[in-house]
Amino acid sequence: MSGLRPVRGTHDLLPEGFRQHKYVIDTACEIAERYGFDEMMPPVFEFTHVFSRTMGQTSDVVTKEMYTFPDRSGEENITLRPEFTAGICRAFASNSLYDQVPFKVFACGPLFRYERPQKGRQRQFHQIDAEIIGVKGPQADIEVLSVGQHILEELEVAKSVTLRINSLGDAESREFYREKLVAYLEPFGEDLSEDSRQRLHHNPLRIFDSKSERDIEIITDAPLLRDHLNYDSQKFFGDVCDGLSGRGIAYTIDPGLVRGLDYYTHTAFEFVTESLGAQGTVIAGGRYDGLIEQLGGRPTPGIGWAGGVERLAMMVGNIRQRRRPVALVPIGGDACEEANIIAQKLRKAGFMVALDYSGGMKRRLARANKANAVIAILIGDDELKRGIVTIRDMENGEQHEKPLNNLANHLAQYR
RNA sequence: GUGGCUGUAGCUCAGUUGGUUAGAGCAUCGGCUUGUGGUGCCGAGGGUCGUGGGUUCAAAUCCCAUCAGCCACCCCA
Repeated sequence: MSGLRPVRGTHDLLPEGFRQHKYVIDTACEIAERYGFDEMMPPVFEFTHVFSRTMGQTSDVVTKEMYTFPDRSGEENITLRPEFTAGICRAFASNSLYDQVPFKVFACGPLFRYERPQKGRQRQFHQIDAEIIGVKGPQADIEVLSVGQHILEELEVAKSVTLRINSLGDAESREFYREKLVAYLEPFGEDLSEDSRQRLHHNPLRIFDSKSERDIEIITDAPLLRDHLNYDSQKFFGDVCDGLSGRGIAYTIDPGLVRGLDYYTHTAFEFVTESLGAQGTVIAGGRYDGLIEQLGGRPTPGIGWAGGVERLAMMVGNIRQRRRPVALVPIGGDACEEANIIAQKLRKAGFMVALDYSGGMKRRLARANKANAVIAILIGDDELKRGIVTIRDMENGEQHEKPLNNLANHLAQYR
């Protein structure tokens, strides 16, 4: 039984399902390219510290969701990437690309997280990803958000997606606020949920994510981060918001939006939909000005996002069938060899050709129909003798003859 | 890790208060049509009823356990 069962949380992307998947990726890549993002491909696994140092020692991803193992040397600790950002930043620093900024890249591929599967969540899943490294100012934030919005529009899902945005401020603002927040929360002591009490000291901002009713009550009156941003942080956030408005990108400021990963600063955002059940975040990201330094590189600002390909693919629905082939239908043994030669010629001339390995005429026509062929090219003894083929229109069944010689030219309209 | 729901043919599902040989649609294959598909008609193959135990004269049906899938919590794309 288990011999044929795929690993929990993995899925076979069969041709039919892969079509949507590919459509999402191709569309995203093409739009990103228009904004000057070049595609790159970081490794699927990295040394564990690349992720553990950057994402936060206490984050759920690092503490319980990573696929980590020693490699065959028995010494190095390897982790299958749970996200793109850290790996891309590592690649940036490893290759000393500091003089290549702004470094604008697009990436896509599989990610791995050990979680209980549910709708829109798998253990192997796929993301599209866009990053701008090396730009300190809010223009990068605005551009990164613009590409995201543009991709959603191009995929025709933008109308059911809303952009929520917040500022986490710079390090100074965050530290100042953190003290205020802890001071506010501490008196509640046992009233807080167990999770929240744990978070109180290592990551109090995350208490805003709590679903516990009592926590929500308590947090309602808590001091807000936005009221504690220093001038620079306020100005920065204001500039981002103005830039979005100026480009006609709708957004909602969500003071409770706190991303789960430690490396975020300033801008944090999520494109969210109601149409996918509980896992509605379709693209999310933010600014990570300290990340590259944390990795051991030179201080370099960055901002980017990742989008869930499976989630987006569910939203785009069934679309576009592949182009229609012409089908070759040999009748009788002699015609088979001839059909293969014709097929080869047509394929070299750019045609998509369907040619079965076996079966009589009836069977082959049925398969041609199933393959959604535009025409069937019938080749029997009669045709061979006369040096022609019979073209059957698969829509209306009408038939006419064409010379075998120079067939590709006669069929140009079906290419 | 926790909770809820669901496991019957390749797929989607019926299956009555436990009762003979477990059914249908779709899909597949064959025939009506030995040179003509997509619509029609006829037929065929295909099932350890998730798995293991228990109750009973008798279990797809009731009980227990277990596995898997889905959905949700947590968290995230």
